[in-house]
Order: sequence, then C-alpha cells, then structure tokens
Amino acid sequence: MDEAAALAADQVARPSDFIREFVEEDLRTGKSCGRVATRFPPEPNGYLHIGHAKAICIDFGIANQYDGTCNLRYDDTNPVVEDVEYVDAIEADIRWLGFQWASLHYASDYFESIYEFACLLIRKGLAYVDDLDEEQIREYRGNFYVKGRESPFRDRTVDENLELFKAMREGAFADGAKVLRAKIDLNSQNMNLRDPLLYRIKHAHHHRTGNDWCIYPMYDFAHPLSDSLERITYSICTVEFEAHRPLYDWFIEKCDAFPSRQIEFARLNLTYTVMSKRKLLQLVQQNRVTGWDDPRMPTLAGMRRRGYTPEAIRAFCERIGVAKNDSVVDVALLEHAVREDLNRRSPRMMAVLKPLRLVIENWPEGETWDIQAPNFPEDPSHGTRTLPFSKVLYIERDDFKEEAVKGWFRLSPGAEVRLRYACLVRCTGVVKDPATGEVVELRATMDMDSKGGNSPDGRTVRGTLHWVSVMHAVDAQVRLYDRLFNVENPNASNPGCPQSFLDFLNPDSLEELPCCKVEPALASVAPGERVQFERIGYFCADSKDHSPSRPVFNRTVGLKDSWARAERKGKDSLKAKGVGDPALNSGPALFAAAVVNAGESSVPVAAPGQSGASVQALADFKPLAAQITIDDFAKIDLRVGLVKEAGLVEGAKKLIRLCVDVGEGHLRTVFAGIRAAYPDPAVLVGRRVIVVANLKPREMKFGLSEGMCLAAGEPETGLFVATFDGEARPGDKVS
RNA sequence: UCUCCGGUCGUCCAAUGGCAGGACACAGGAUUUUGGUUCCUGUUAUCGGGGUUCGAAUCCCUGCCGGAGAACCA
Repeated sequence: MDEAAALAADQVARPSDFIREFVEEDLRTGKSCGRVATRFPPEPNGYLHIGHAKAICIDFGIANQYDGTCNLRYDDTNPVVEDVEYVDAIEADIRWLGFQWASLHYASDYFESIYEFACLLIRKGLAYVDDLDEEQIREYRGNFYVKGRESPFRDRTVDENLELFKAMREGAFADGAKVLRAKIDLNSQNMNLRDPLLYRIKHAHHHRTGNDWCIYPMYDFAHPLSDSLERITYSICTVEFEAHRPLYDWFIEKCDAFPSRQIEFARLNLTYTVMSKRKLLQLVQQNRVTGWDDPRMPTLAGMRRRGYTPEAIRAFCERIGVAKNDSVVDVALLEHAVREDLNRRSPRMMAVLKPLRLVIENWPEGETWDIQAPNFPEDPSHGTRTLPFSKVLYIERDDFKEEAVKGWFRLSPGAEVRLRYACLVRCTGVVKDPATGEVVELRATMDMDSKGGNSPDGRTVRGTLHWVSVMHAVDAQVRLYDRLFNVENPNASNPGCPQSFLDFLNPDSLEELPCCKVEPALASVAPGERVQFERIGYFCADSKDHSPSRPVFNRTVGLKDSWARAERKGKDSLKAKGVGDPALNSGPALFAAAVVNAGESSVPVAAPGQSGASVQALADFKPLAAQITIDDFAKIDLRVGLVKEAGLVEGAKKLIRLCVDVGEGHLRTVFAGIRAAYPDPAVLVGRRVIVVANLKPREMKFGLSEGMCLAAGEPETGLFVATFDGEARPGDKVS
C-alpha cells in the first residue's frame, strides 16, 4: 500500500508532456527567474475551433499549473484579412472554455516599438530596403536546390536604408514598391533565413490603428518581439512554425530583446472532421452549414450550441496529450469525453422521437396517474418531477417489431415490457391502416399489480420502454446531428482523382424531427439546458430557437447502443458470410448453429464439417430467418471434460446423465440423448469428452443441464459421444 | 533531388539504458426499472537491418515510411 502510494505520487510528480518538462527544467535551474508566462495568439480572422481549444488548454493550462500568467494577444499584423467581428467571439469562447487571460494585448499596440527594432537592425547593418518586386524576390531567393542571389539593393548604406524606411512609413511609396528585409543568409537550406521580409507597404485600414500606418510588420518579425515585449517565457505554437524558430531566435538576439523561447507541438486532427480555417469558412460561405455556430461545426461556438460542455472539451484535451507526432485523434474519444461529463450532470427526461400510439385497454378512460419520477434515478437526492400517465400513450416506433428476432426484448405481439417508472404491459393487438398496412396503434393490457414497474411475482421483464402520455404530451422539434463527413479523413486527396473535401459531406448529418412528443417538464427547460432523453441520448435546448411554446432540442451525442451495434454486426457478418442467402448456405455450419440457437436441445449434435446422420437431416431442415449468425456459432466455447460419473436417467427413454469435470473446481451435470449407444453409461467414466461450456444452464424435467457433449455417428450405428484419451486436462480449450 | 521534424497496441499518449503502461475503441462477463451507467476480465504495439551494452523502445550507423519547408499569410 505504501509502495502503491509512493508510486502514485511519483506518477503525479512527473511532468505530463515534453513542454512541461522544459518548464520544470527551467524552474529547477532558475532560468527566467522561476517565472512562467505564456500567451495565446489568435489571428482575428475566424472562429476558434477544437484545435484552438487544444492550444488554449496548453497555454493557459501550463500558466495555471505553474502559477504563471497567460496573455491573450491578437496577432493583427495583416489588416486586409482581419476583422473586429471575430474579436468578441474569440474572447467569449475562451471564457466559456473556462480560462481568463492575465492581460489582453494586440500586436498592433506594439507597432511603434517594432518599428524601432527595425531601425535598430538597419543601424546594425542587418536590414535593408529592397526595391525588387514580389516576383523578383521570389526568383532571387532560389529554391531548395538552387542557392539564392543577392538583391542589387542589398548593400545600401545604413543612412540610405534609414531614410528610405522612414519614407516608407510616411507613405511615400505605393503598395509593393519597397520592402524591408533582414540580411541573413541567402544560402541557407532554411528558406526562412534567405533574407526574410520584415515590413511591407499596405495602404489599408486597420481595425485598431486605423490609417496611422501604411507599413505593417510580418508575422516572423512581429511575433518574437511581441512575445519579448510581454516577457513571455514560453511561446508555444504548432509544428508548422518549427522552421521559423531559427528566425525567431535571430530577431531576439539581434534586437537584444527578452529571450522568449518558442516550443512547438503537433496540431490536433480529428477523424471525420476538417479543421482548417479556410475549409470551415468555405462551409459557412457556401451554406453547407447554417453558420459558424452550426452544431455540426468543430468550432467552439458550434460545439457549445450542440451541447458540449467546457469540462468535456478540457478533459478531452487532457487525454489526447501533447507531443510532436503528426496524429489523427479518433472522434470517438471526444464523444466519450462528452458522454462521461453529461452522464453525471444531465437530469433524465422522457421524449418520444418517432411516436406510436399505445392504448392501455384496462386503464379507465380519462383517468390520470401522476407519477413522481426521479430526475437522477441513481441519486434520488436530486428530486423528482411529475410524470402523468393515462390510457393512451406514445412509445417509440422503433421499440416495436411485429416479428421479434433473436435477442429482441422490446415490444412485439404477445410480449411483455416495462413502461419506465410506470408498470408492466403486454401487447395484445396491432392496429393497421387497412390501405397501407402501416402499424398505427398498439393495444395492450397492464398488470394492475405492477405499478411502479416491479413484477408482483418476481418474473423477469427485460425490456423497459420510455413513453409519454398523449393527452399531456408537448410537441417538440428535435434535431439529430451526426458527423459532417462520412469518411475518416475528408482532407485526403488522391493525385489520380482530385476530390474536394466537400465531396465527402455526409448528406445525413442533420435529421430534423418536427413532431416529437416530450414529457411536460421538458417545456420549461431554459435555452442551452442539457438533459438526457432516457434510452436515446444527450440533448440540449437550442440556444437560439428553443422556447417554452416551441421547444427545440439538439442531440449532442447518442447513448451507446449495444443493441444497434449487435444488429449492425449481425447484418455485416451475414453479408460477409453469405448467410441469409439460401444459395450460398453451407449445410453443416448452419445446421449446427440452428441447434445452438434453439438453445434447449440436450441432444448432442454433429461437429461442423462431419458427415453423417445429422447432416442428412438437412434435407428437411428449414433455415431460420436471419436470427443467428456464423459469429454466434464462433462464440461456442468448447472445453475438454473428464467424465467422473455416468448413469441412466430414470423415466427417460433416451437420456443418460454425465457428471463432467471441466476444470472449474466443481462438476457439471450434462444430459445426453444417446442411451441407445450407451446402454451402460459407466463405460464413459474416465473418458475425455468435448463439452460446449458456455450455454445457459437449461432446466429440464430431470434436472439442470449445464452444457452439451459433442457427438457424431453414422445412420446405422446411431450417435456416439466424441471421446478421446491423452494428455488434455479438464477445462482445456478445444479449437 | 535538398533541409528540418517525427515513427510504440486499431487510435492517442507514457516508459528519459533495467518487468513496454494508461485512455479510447473492440471482445467477453457481472450488476441494472435506460440494450445507458458502474464493475471485472481479455485481445492487440516498439518501422526494417546492422552496431554499442550484462541489458536498447531509448544511444550510434543505415535504409524505409509520414509530416513540414521556396506567401509582400499567420
């Protein structure tokens, strides 16, 4: 226990990623005076998305963890693409995520200082005004294989440069006529070092500085100096900026500025999602979505409207970790994070999305029963609300099947289910539209002694359905959101067939259900409030369109649905194996599976692939509907069993009883209908047999049978249990 | 073709020369008045080849694969 505690402490003490490792190393060695200062530097030209959330959690998270500060700084050095519209949205998103900046800045606030730094570089002979135009600069710069050439203006004197740069600032030149460049290394393999641009001329209106400036610094120049001016210790950014780091360091060194340090991590990619601002903007502009806050967008505004919580997003960011590998995170992890959070905070309510009438025949007309239903069934301390029950209810259309299939324990003719919090009902009739054959109503009788939902006699009722009283139901619109793209990587572009990410848009990403029926309590939830619709998923009242008179709910994420998964899997495996298509069925396997499906036969069956009497029986064997699959058959657990006792069964003509050791520490009783072959079952004692070990124990007339023995034989000789001798121990797996 | 960065379960992240571990996903089971939740169990990985070392995911060499890089964008 002490050891475990020490181990746990040890794990907590270790930094959780390589950035925190740098931070702790610096803290240990006293670098930067034990101070931690970070910044989050968005460009105000788009909405924040889940990828930014990762960066925000790192920037603010590290500052918080080490008692440091994190500033919000808008990187607004390019007036032509930036807009105030985004500034407010960005601040709202960061606050919503749960973070507060130490101070708010704009790179544009530093324009004067940055200008002074540029003059300093000129005076040091490290920057020059170049008259080459855009294309010429590109040409002179060379490429990965060709060295760069010096501009003819590279050797202007300091005075000339100073004068020209001043003239640039004063508006003496047209856009593009001149630029200020750093004098570094035209032969560097790092293209960023081939005399990068420091300033360009743009006679443009800036959202903050107005028309004060007509020259604007480039990101590479402005960013390190802005960091430095704010005395940022860790300038954390994504890996695309890695090649810019030598430049970042060069500017700081040559300007004698505070030594901020740039550290890069891998940006977030998510399956079924696009993350680039350009693509998100395209979705908005082409009306593929309703806006930046469309609940299908990976923007924070969209996720908020969808019902995501900041806690869930932060937990997600913590779990994906921080590294430099180029990676794609499974969106299932995000969904897990939001389910985990919503599960513990959402009250449970009932809503019927696709209503089907259910009439309780033995319930008095017009009478209402007010049920007090718990808001959090697992924690009654959170109170109840009134849930009215009456003669006619709505249940979910998907909860009824006219023909029950294997494993179906919802409603079907004759079947009994529980109505959540109410009672047990048995389906007694189906009313169909005579014209279309569509089921329009179900009839049922209720067990009057089952009020509350418990069976009076202890009988098990596996299915529990949600429902809403017709006369009390409230109409609501429900919007079912699904992933926006139907391929894992919508960014993929094959050279052969150039496809746009737009080609991968999921046409079913939004299903609108206009006529849902919800319980009365749901009419009074506030916009933005989150609830669980029992058995369906997590929903939130739409922040824009919801009102008590016209409730609108957005699905945040569905509940895990193991029935849907099993159904899907069954279909897939049927398709894959050709089961269900009689022409493709292979006899023995289906036969054996059919017997297993029956689940009640104590008659030994032939092992698949073996020929003999059992296989011949196939001729008159009618394949079952698609209820069982090859996969079901593959689940059979075959074990070696050692026969300890064997005897006849009194009163049965065909049965013998075996007591078999399957290595479980106790003996299993197995009945086998092969008395004809073993008039004296005692010969089986001490023999090893093959037992199907994972069948549900079956209550028979003569006792409980806890398995089956494999048997085979010829028509003339009858069936014999498959026995063998040798080394195998009881309980060994047979494959 | 050049330079830089990266390569560990299906996915994401750990292991800092000493038992390859966690989460998600998947599979099985228990509990359950949500086919939910919770709990238990299980399957699965160090890109290849050399070398150094008592010992290599980790260090060295080499090959392969992925990402980034030639905006007056950030």
